[in-house]
Amino acid sequence: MSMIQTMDVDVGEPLSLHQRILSDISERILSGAWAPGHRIPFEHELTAEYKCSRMTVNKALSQLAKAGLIERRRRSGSFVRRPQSQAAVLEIHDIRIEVEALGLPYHYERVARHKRRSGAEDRTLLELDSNGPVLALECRHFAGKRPFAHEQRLINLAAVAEAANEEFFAVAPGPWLIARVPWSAAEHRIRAVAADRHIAAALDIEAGAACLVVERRTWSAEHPVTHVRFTYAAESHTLVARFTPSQG
Amino acid sequence: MSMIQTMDVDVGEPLSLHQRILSDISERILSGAWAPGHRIPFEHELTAEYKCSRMTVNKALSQLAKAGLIERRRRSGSFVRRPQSQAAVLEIHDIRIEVEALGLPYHYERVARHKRRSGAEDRTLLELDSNGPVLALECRHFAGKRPFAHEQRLINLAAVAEAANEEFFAVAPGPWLIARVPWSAAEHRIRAVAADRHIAAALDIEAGAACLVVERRTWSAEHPVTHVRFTYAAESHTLVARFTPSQG
DNA sequence: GCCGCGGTTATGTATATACATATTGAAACG
DNA sequence: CGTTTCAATATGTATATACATAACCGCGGC
Repeated sequence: MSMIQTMDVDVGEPLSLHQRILSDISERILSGAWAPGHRIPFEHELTAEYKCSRMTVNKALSQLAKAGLIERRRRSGSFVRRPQSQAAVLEIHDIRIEVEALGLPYHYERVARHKRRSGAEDRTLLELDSNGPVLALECRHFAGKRPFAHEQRLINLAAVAEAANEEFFAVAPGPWLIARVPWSAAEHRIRAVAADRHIAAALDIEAGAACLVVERRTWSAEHPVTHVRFTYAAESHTLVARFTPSQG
Repeated sequence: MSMIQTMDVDVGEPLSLHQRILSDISERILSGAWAPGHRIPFEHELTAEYKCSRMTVNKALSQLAKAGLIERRRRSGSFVRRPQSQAAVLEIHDIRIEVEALGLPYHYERVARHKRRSGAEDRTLLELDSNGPVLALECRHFAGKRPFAHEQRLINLAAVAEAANEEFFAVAPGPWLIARVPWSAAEHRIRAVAADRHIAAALDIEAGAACLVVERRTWSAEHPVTHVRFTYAAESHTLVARFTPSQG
């Protein structure tokens, strides 16, 4: 089929006009040429500069505003905002995908499963206020033959009754839940810990070795759904987060 | 003239039409009513449903596409995307602010400062290709009397020449850079490590103890600016990230 | 001087229209 | 039968226009 690839000399992609306006302006802001507080040209001035309609300029400026680079004030104009708090997009993938991205065969193992009324600790982790039933799961995720991650999970059966009938032998609770429960909010906590004996055995490492712990609490429509704690051996995992101030 | 206002009783905020379309659709996607792969109505169908122009529908759908909820294909229509990798907004504050948020007095100490031509390791860390000059810094951040974080930093002097004249006795390199260099991209790596002797001494912990390492690389307009590695004792720090799916 | 009123201004939203572009499916052709 | 061509279709981008809305400004009346 078509070997007709862009063999043209022109390397830059053909940006649409509003994209060009947008990137022109964001460049000037990010380079510092237009400092925070600076009033950027009015729409009608940009209209003249780029010889285009106001709608086109407006599209670009609206996107800059949504991205947080500028602030728009009626009657006054648009102004460069001061740099907002640093934030990064932290990507947390499904473990299977992480493992497979490493080129290793993925394998999942359910270690334990208990259904019980929630105790004090469960209620703290899930932020429950009643002692409703929960499902406690312990699993291991393997990369090749080595344990890659240890998973301790609580599922709020009041929110996901269906889970009570699932053994989780074949399917890991993460993908199972994602497929069933639309989540609306999540909270992550990331820290380093020394492996206790239980974790050390599960991950086949020395007790006291450094581990990365990622805890996630998930809500769906105000109801706590699940709390999960993943523990990774120090060598096996690095979280990567990238951030570029959005260009719209 | 026209006092003809909608003097309706309705208390809810007056959403603009394209916002209403957008939130209607994203609600159906997030609730699971429209599963991944589902084809959402064509623009002309929504035009009929909402009795508005195609531009208005287009605005809503474009934003949904940019937010990653749907994928648009010419001639085929728009489709619900399968939930992309979970992403969370990871807040990474200035260490002074972190410490002060704990109610502890903050104190900063510069341990070492070396100006040198970049070696192989420096070039790897900064992603430099020439052996230009760099400034290597080592610092400690205290919460009260205890070391809170250890900082190892490289600054690319080709990008920030001004840094060569700064001793960093009084001001930490982080705030100093933020005040001067507009950064345009950053990359974070988060992992757990066992403290080596050097780190153990700096943080006043046992060698081999678990530590959380946050490394950040920063670019400004394509130029590498700095690489920094923060090391926290396991007990002293937890990163927290929250996520709520955006409604556009 | 102070207050209110209306006019001016810049942005916010929406419309109808036009043409470009990618993609698909079917017709035409060798 | 396979390949090429073409038209239909949905989205992508841009325009000119219109009116709404918020904020500011100055003018005039008290």
